[in-house]
Amino acid sequence: MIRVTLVSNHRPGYARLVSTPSDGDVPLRSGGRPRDPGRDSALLAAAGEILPEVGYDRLTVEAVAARAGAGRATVYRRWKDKSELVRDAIEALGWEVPIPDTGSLRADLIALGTAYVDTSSRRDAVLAAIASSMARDPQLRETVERVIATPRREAYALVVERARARGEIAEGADLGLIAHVIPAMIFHRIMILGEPTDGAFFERLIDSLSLPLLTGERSSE
Amino acid sequence: MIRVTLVSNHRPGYARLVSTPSDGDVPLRSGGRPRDPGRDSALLAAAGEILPEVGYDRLTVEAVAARAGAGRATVYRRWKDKSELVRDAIEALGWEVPIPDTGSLRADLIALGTAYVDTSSRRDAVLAAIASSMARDPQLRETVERVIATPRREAYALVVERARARGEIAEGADLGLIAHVIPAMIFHRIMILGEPTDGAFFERLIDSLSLPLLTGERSSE
Amino acid sequence: MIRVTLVSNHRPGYARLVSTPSDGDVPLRSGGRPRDPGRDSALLAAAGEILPEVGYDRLTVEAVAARAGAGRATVYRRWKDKSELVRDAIEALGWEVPIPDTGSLRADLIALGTAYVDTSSRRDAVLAAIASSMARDPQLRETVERVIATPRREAYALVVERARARGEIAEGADLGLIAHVIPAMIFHRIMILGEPTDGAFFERLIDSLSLPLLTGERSSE
Amino acid sequence: MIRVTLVSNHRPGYARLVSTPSDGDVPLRSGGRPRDPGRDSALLAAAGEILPEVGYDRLTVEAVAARAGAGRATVYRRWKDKSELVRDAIEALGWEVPIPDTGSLRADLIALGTAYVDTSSRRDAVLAAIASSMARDPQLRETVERVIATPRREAYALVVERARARGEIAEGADLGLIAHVIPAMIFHRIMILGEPTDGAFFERLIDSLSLPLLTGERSSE
DNA sequence: GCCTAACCGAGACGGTACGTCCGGTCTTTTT
DNA sequence: AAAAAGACCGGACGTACCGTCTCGGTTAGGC
Repeated sequence: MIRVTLVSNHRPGYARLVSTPSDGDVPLRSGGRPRDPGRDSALLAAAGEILPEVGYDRLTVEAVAARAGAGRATVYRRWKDKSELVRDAIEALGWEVPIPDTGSLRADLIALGTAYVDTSSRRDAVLAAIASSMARDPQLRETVERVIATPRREAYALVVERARARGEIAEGADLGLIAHVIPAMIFHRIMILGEPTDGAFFERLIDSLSLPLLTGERSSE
Repeated sequence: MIRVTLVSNHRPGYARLVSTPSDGDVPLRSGGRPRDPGRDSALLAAAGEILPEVGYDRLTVEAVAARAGAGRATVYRRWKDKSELVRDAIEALGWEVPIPDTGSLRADLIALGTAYVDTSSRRDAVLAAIASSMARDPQLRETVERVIATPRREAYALVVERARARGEIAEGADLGLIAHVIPAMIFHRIMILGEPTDGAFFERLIDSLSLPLLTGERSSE
Repeated sequence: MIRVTLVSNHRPGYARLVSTPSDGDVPLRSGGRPRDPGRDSALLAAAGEILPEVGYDRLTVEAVAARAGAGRATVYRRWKDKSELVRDAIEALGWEVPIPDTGSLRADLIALGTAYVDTSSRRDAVLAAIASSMARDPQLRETVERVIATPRREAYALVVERARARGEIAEGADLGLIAHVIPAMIFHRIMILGEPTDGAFFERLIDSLSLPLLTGERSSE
Repeated sequence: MIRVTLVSNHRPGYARLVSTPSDGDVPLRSGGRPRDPGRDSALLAAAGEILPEVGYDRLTVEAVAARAGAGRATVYRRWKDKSELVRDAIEALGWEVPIPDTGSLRADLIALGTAYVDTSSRRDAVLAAIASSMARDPQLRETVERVIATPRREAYALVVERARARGEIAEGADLGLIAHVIPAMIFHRIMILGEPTDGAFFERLIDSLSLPLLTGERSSE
């Protein structure tokens, strides 16, 4: 289980665990009514719902606050502006990757790919909604990299390393590049092709791309 | 050379060749001052400059008009709204693909990849700027598909077909899927990794991904 | 008839006749859609209605714009802020004083007093609404002085001068001070006592205060 | 010496002597920590300072509490809202009128007038700050009437009554109206003219207005 | 000498208004 | 007519204050 911590907010007073906000938020100073952690999660959940519905630019702070039953000031008390709210909302969606260990490279890769985008929770739409902001917002890119991409790459690297130990990996394979093929194909399919990322697609990715590249053999052979 | 034609505008009066707007625009009705075709190209050029600078949502119609020395009404006379303007501005950037024919699959692929994104003209930033809008705007997706993706896929298919005729392509390769690997890796590199797409990167793509998948052999072998 | 002119607005482009806004507003620069003078008067009228209804601080720019069927930006295009809008709204209410000349000092004074506050148009409530702001806002004080107080003092001075020419004024009367008695009593009655300023009140003011002070005689004698 | 008592607060628990808050406040119920009377006076003093500085609407409860070293809740525990706080703050400024008895109507009137507004303590600015609220807030008007106006009118009535006993008052003088002339002129001078109320001004009021009206004679005669 | 209830400072809470900016439309004069 | 200019309505932005509530901590009685 990977857990991520943001140490400080843009307004002083709190250390905040964003990905698991209810765990240990504590005021750094004494005095005053403590922030209601329920407001954090309600607002992040509201933003996480609205974002895939209408996209980044049509998401209004007013709408997020209203859906959470909160006032706008409660939002701006926690996040400097809309972009920061959205960053945390993405993070709060939860992108944990279960690391499979079935003893078979193919089964492990399919398990990983299936977990990559859980279409039932509109995470693909979220990704699409913020994609273009990433080019302009280094903090958003950092968030996506840290929360989404890195855990997946690490899980993938571990699965491949186990396969190598079993002798399944061909020598000379460019593992660093191959690690990007699956995410890139998924992202491309969502963003450019606009097609669904279902089980059949994952199997095709594995059998036609990953396994040939990793093992040096056609899967059909 | 591929040339694309839009037959009608949202406001009556003109047939317009969007990708080459100065060529043959003619008023469908007589009377009145004719539209200045120079305004079209100046506005599209301005939008094409501003888009990669600030991204889609911070691109304001006012700024585009100002940079073109035009009034806002001149923009709205030509395009229904901002999204339509941006669509045409992307199209007007020019995404023609020269189809190489060197006799070598590897050389052809490298030539194609190099042409994919011409970083000197910030086309990658343009792509990044509009990425998230594609999820929400089917017309934008259609434009990107038609202007950018399809020509590249067709060029790629031709190059591969020639290689097959030369006997370079392995049987059983999933050509439909492999055709997406290079664009997906480029798009992923720009959007998620935020890294430059230079010559070394293209060579690595070809040698570590495309050639092994197409020919069934490690290029280093 | 006294007419007052404001030469410039806080935003460039227009010379503006505030008290008679439809007369001669002219753009100082050419080009562009001219401001709709009907928006000026509708907004000023709306502010002039709302002000006595709810008072200065509960008057919202949104409410003024809504009653005028305008957008908030249209307000802020004309007035820097709420206080400036209210200043002009007061001015636009119209405070012209007809200068009576009946041949009788008493009749002239009663005519003047009756005109001082036209209760049917809630001008007293307007005065009350802005009273405290006058202490803090020198521009508001200047407006009230110029638009309301000065014309009345001049009318009063003329009436008294005519009476002096007829020999009705006692020597030694402190005319400069006496000129303030009626306005002061009216203002005091509105603000402190909160009682209506009706005809009987004006007659009592004239007969018990002004005439004895000016002529040196009890009116009842 | 006139002393005024408020019997109850908007929140139960205390009877409160507002004008002399430290005298005898007693909890009506038992139990719990008693309110600190020092908080009352500190808050009223803070409000009484800030009011003439910035006016009614720019006076914030936060600023009052901060200047008193208190929290906002401590304010709202005592006063229902800002208007009630300001009402009590005005009352607490102290507006007692010493009733002169010099044997001379003129000397008595001058003594009264001088006491009317003690310019050294910004009481005139306080009056100006709340003037417009009086039209909208009957309780504020009642407070001003009771705390400021009535005591002065009673003192004035007593002084005039003594003069009448000495035979100085002309028959037929409209004493009820004349009683308002001085307060009205002072209020008018502060609010409309924005000029200081100094000794010379009071003497002029007495000699040019009050004495002629009361005695039927020019003071200079 | 605790217990308890209400106080206290601090500050979060849901609202509402501010003044600014932009989108898409409309209306001028000039070309 | 199209052009540049810019006013128009609507609506979101981020800030500030209102009056309420809630926290940890304090401070009297009453038992």
